[in-house]
Amino acid sequence: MSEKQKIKVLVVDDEPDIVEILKYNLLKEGYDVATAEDGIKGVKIATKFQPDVILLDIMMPNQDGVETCLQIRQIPELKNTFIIFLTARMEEYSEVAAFDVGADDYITKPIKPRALMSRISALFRRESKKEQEQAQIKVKDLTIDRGSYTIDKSGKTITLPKKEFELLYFLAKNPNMVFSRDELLHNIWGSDVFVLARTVDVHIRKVREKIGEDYISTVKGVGYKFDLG
Amino acid sequence: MSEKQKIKVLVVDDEPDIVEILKYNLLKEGYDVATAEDGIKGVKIATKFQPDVILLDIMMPNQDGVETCLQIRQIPELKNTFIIFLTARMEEYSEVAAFDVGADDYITKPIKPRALMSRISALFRRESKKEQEQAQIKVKDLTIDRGSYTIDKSGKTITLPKKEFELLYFLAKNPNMVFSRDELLHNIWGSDVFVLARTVDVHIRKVREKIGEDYISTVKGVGYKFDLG
DNA sequence: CTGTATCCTTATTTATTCCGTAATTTTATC
DNA sequence: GATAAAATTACGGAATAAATAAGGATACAG
Repeated sequence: MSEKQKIKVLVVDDEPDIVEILKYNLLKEGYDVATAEDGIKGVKIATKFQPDVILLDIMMPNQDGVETCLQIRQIPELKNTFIIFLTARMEEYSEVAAFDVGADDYITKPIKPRALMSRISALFRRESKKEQEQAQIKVKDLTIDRGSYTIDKSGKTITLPKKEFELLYFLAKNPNMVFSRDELLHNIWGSDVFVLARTVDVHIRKVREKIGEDYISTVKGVGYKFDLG
Repeated sequence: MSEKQKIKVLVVDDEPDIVEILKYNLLKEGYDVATAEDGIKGVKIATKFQPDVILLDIMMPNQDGVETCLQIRQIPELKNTFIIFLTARMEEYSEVAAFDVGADDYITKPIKPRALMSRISALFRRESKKEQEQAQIKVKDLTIDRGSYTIDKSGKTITLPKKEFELLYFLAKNPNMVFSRDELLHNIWGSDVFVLARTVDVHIRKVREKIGEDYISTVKGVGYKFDLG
């Protein structure tokens, strides 16, 4: 990384050990690092430091990460700051909630320094990440609404459970593109969940059962895709 | 497709049973596997074997995993090797200490092979599909789309099974170039598959049946090619 | 906090599609 | 017309997916 202006990262976590490791690794990668031990201080420091990335623990004393994230998002100067949540697995805040309050990404503890580093650097490799947040997709005669977790099929409303909805949503978002079961698991279930690939089949089946057979097609030996045309 | 070179995994553990189980599962998943029974040998073998991943038991005679990890991290050629600790729960080394010495991940025993396999493959998973080659070839009136595994022939969509698609795709990618049956087998089926050359004929036949006779021509005594002009 | 319903995952069975081989017929070339 | 190569056809087995069932986890209501 050249002498250009360093990318600034703010770490907000109440566990000194975690902060230390992250700081060490970030410095080694050439980032400019600041730290804070709780949400309140985090907001304060963020305002001055103007970081490009904030690593934000969700569970913290005084003020948790979600609230902190909301506050940070209020600050105009930090509008383009990436916020990455650090969260213990199985924590009450769901992934959806995280994105709801304006997070750009989240990773589950235990934190793997190298994975995190590569994720951070990935943030700056691609510019347009904003395409993600599409609340409503319309394809064929379906309207898939992320807000309400429902599908409208020519006037009729269908409600899907979470996984089924996410699956349909993901496929419909990238129509005509085939995804392997592994890719689907990775994108919908998450990278740290270990589930058999066959589970996807069952969910596909349930989605088809509810919205009809004419949307998702199988590419044998490869995966599934949402059909247009 | 199956042409990629195998990912190399080194297992370092003093318990033969564990080594055996891991080796079995890793081989089944298609990895190239080496093993070592303690840290000292582990470092030695790692230097020669140049693994992409090292599974490293923490508690070992002679030299424990932490020390071994530190040594490995000194070796420049292994800078990009992933190190995963294997640790009994509640062992004295904490998760933080593990990451401190340069581990990328750790899993607690008892080891669940499936979870481990899934984690390893996650390490090498390529980032989101979108940025990959959206590979679309247009020749004559055909549009061959790798993303959806379909052929568009002047408005009409044709779906091909995997092998047939790969065959057409490969030929169309190198138009006007003649390939022998062996070359086609090697490039599409892979080098480690043992299949009669005549099989290619049958697939060619099926592709012609579906897209028409005017695309792939036979060069008698030599092979096949995709015709332009 | 407890009981209940829903959802998720896995396992098992059944069905389908695809692949590879071999046998036969046709075509190309000398 | 002889001969070698390719096209065609048919079929069994392998691989993959669909359908079904069942147990366990989770969320929710009372």
